[in-house]
Amino acid sequence: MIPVKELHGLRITTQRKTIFDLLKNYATPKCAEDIYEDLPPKTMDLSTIYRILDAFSKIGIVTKSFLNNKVYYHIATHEHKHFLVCLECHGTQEVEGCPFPKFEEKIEESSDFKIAYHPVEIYGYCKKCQDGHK
Amino acid sequence: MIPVKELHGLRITTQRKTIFDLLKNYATPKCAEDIYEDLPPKTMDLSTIYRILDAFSKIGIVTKSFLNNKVYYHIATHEHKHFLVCLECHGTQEVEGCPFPKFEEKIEESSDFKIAYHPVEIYGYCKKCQDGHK
DNA sequence: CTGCATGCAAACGTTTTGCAACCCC
DNA sequence: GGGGTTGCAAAACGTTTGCATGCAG
Repeated sequence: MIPVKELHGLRITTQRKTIFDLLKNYATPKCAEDIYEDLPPKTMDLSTIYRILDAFSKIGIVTKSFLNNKVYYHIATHEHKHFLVCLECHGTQEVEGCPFPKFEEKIEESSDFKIAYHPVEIYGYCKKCQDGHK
Repeated sequence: MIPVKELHGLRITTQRKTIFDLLKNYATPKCAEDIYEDLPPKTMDLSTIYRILDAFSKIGIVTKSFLNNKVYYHIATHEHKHFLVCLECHGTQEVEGCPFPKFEEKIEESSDFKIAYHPVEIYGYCKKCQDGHK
C-alpha cells in the first residue's frame, strides 16, 4: 500500500488525506459523486474532490474508468484487480486474475507505445438483471 | 460485414445509411462529434447522430468505449480489435490480437455474469508523446 | 396513412474553471 | 511569507429530451 506521506510532491492536506483514506476502503470503483455523498455534509466541495482525484490519477495512485458518462476512480494497489460491471443495475463485482500482463509485454515490444494502464472493467449483465438480455 | 439491409427492425433512412457507411470506413473508434465533423455541413443534426449511434449499439452493430469523458463508437466487425490510445495526443492505433477470450470463458463459468463486451482500449503514451512521461 | 425518425432548441448532469481566501511547508 | 490548495459560483462540455414536422413502410 502507498503510504499517505508520499504524495509525490503534492501537499498533504486534510482533504487529500480524507479522500485517500476513503479510497483505500472502497472495494469497487467509485465516481466523484459517490465519494461526495459518503462524506459528512460540508466536508469539502465537490470540485475539490475532482481536483484531488485528478491529481491522484496523475501521480498514479488511482486509476480511471468510465461508465454511463461518468468517471470512476479506484485506488491502484499493487494487486491489480478487475471488475464486472452490470449495464442494467450498475452493480460491480470483483473478479480474480488479469488477462493482460503477457499481452502488454508483447505490445510494448512490438510497438513504441508505453502503456500507462488498461481498463479494469468488463461489461455485461449480472445474475439478477439477465432476464431480457440474451 | 453486416449488410445495410439488415438493421434489425430499424427503418433504413438516409441518415442511418450515411452513418453506417462512415463507420464502416473508420479504422479507429470515433466519437459523435468526430462523425459530425466528417459530414458536410447541415447533413444531419448532432442529436440524430447520437440517436443513431445509440440505436446501432443497442442492436450490436457498434461497440462503445470511453475516453476523456466522451463515448467512442466503433463498428463491430467479426474480427475483434483492440486499440492503443495516447493519453496525450488522443491518437489511436490498432493492435493485433485479443487477450480476453479465455479469460471471459472462465468468468462466465465461475460467476453468473453474462459478459456483453469488454473495453477495446489500452491507454498510454505513443512514441512522440513519451517525453515527460516515464 | 400510421408511426417511427428527424431537426431544432432547450435541458440535463458531470466535470472544469476563475478568483479570492486559506493554509501547508 | 509564498505558492500550492480550497470553496464558491458560474461556465463548459458531452449528451439527452420534448415537440412539431417529415418520411419510410
